[in-house]
Amino acid sequence: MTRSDPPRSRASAAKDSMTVELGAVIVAVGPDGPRVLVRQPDTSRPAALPSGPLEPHHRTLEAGLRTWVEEQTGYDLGYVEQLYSFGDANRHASARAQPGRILSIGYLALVHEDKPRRMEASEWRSWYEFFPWEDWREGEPAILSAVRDGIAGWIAEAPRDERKSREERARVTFGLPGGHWNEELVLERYELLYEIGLVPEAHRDGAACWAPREAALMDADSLQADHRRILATAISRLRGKIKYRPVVFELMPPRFTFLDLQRAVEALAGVELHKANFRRLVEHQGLVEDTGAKTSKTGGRPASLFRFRREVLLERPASGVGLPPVRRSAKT
Amino acid sequence: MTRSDPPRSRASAAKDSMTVELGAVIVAVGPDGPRVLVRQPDTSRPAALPSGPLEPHHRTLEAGLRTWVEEQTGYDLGYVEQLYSFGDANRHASARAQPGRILSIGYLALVHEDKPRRMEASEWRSWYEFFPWEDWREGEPAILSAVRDGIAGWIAEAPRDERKSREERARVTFGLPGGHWNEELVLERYELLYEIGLVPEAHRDGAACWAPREAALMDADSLQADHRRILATAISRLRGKIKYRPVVFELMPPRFTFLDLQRAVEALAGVELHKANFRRLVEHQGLVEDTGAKTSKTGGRPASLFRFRREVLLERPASGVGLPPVRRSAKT
DNA sequence: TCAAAAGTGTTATCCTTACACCCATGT
DNA sequence: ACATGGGTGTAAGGATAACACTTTTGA
Repeated sequence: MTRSDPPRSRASAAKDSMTVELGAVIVAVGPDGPRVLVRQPDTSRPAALPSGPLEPHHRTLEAGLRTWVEEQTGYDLGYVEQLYSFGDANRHASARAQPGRILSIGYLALVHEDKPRRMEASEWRSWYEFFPWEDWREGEPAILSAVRDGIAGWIAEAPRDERKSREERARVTFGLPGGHWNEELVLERYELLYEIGLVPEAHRDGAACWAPREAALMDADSLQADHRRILATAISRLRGKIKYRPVVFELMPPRFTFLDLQRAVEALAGVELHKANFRRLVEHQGLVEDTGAKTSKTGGRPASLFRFRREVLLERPASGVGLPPVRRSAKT
Repeated sequence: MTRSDPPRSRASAAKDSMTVELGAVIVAVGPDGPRVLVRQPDTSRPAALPSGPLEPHHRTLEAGLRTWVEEQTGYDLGYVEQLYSFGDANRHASARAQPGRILSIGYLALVHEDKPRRMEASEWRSWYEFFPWEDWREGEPAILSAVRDGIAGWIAEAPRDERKSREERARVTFGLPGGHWNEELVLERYELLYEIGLVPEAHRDGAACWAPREAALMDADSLQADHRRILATAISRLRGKIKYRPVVFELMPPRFTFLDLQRAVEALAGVELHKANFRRLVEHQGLVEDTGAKTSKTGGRPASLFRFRREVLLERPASGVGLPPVRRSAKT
């Protein structure tokens, strides 16, 4: 973007050094659930997402990201999508420590866990290690009672005029008390916990928190800088997107059973789904086709193996729900 | 984002100067349709979106954007949302001309057209001036036949093996020939026209185009740099979002009739809607409440004036469609 | 034979779409 | 009277959610 004004305060901006950091949330789904790739080359420091600075020779932002990921993890990424750009001057401790300004651009990448790779210092971790309250596949997660208590305290100590809005926010994000759990609100939940101070990095960053450091859930500073926030953004985006775009298939092997597919969606969404209806939903949308082959590794009756119909990526770029159209013939 | 690796090629990145440009697509809806605010302080150059560089004293990216917009247009923005970060090294002519690298971050802002403002060098323009093929409110837009011809030529001259995929792409984006018009694909359509060379800025940027410069639709280089692409991104996002979040109301006056609301949605989506069903859809979702007042300025029977129920912003942060859940009681 | 998973049928309910119609006002 | 827009009724068709049931394998 180029301004057309006479330059005014541009000089000060140019002098200030600026680094753009490209970071990737690389997601795969294994038999045990959703996994993210994190790096910890130096065990004295918390783990981090694969990332590196944008350099002059990178033709595009995405190309720069792919280069860093290739170098650090050996992955040649397939599906990649930009998530968000974060640039608050004081958003976390390590950003403040650096001279100049750091802008970070987060990306979401979907891969098959089993592709060839070079993984020095990298490992797959369940994303629910970082967000244990997000996994409702086996009912309400255990940690939620602690979360609930923390939030209840925050509400109880609210000044009179803020009480209602705090209650409302808790009800919407965490479905408390009479609300419904909305699995897409991962980021909103994280941000609430951060603000209250129930998450250790809020204290590390020196944010003004209601809760004391000791009240924070989970022991360690699990991810560097604002990487947990970026991960939350990625999960929110992915949970939203699986509902209207066939992105799950980027995470599936070439052939899979219906239950494999269902388990993958459940892993991402963090909720259990109704088997028969899930099957019909997918069938009905024409997303898969039968390969004819069967597998009997499932423990019960052998299951048909399906493959993704790549054509639908062209057929239905967005299913589009919502507005009642008035169909009119073209005016010619 | 901070890398935990030993610094390797970081030095080269730090030395290179980097500018972050913040740009805003400011949208309003007037009686005649959707409008964007553009600036043209220097009439010898094409118009541009309000924008300016990120400066050290800007605490957050959004704060920087608000400051620039306030200064350039007098608007104190309400609803603001980050769209996308663009950083291709060679994406447009003016970026290549500058020393160092320019990264631009686009934002979408929704305002009421009638708010107090200071508009030197700024003016409201219908966004369909920049995308005339996107307005289907009165049936198929006239310019589409020219677009169709251009695309047909591009398909006809395709090498054998690329023919099918070009046809498919035209069918999906422009609904040709047996396809359906999907109003959300504004960006995809713009990118196709850019690649083919049917849009003048493709030639200005020196992109490798199929079509000769003379074949480009629309005479002028209507917006600076990649601002037309950013505008396309904004329209796509907004057209998608009105379907699942109550964002239209950011564009409405405090009180409005149902037809006002319908006209606003139609203006954004670029299609006509079914009156009775639109009404019931909105009513049923509890988005509005009757103020009791009526207006007889409508030409026919007086219409009730409604107001947006601000509460729903809390009640339904996302309506959530798609996955068949299995409802289970908490395991306690 | 039984557990485990695959896969089908059926129904009540709700939402979407389309069409038809009446109502209240200004000219 | 009639044009213009406001507003309601209703019925067909489709999608959703819930429940029950049959089928096919391995142990």
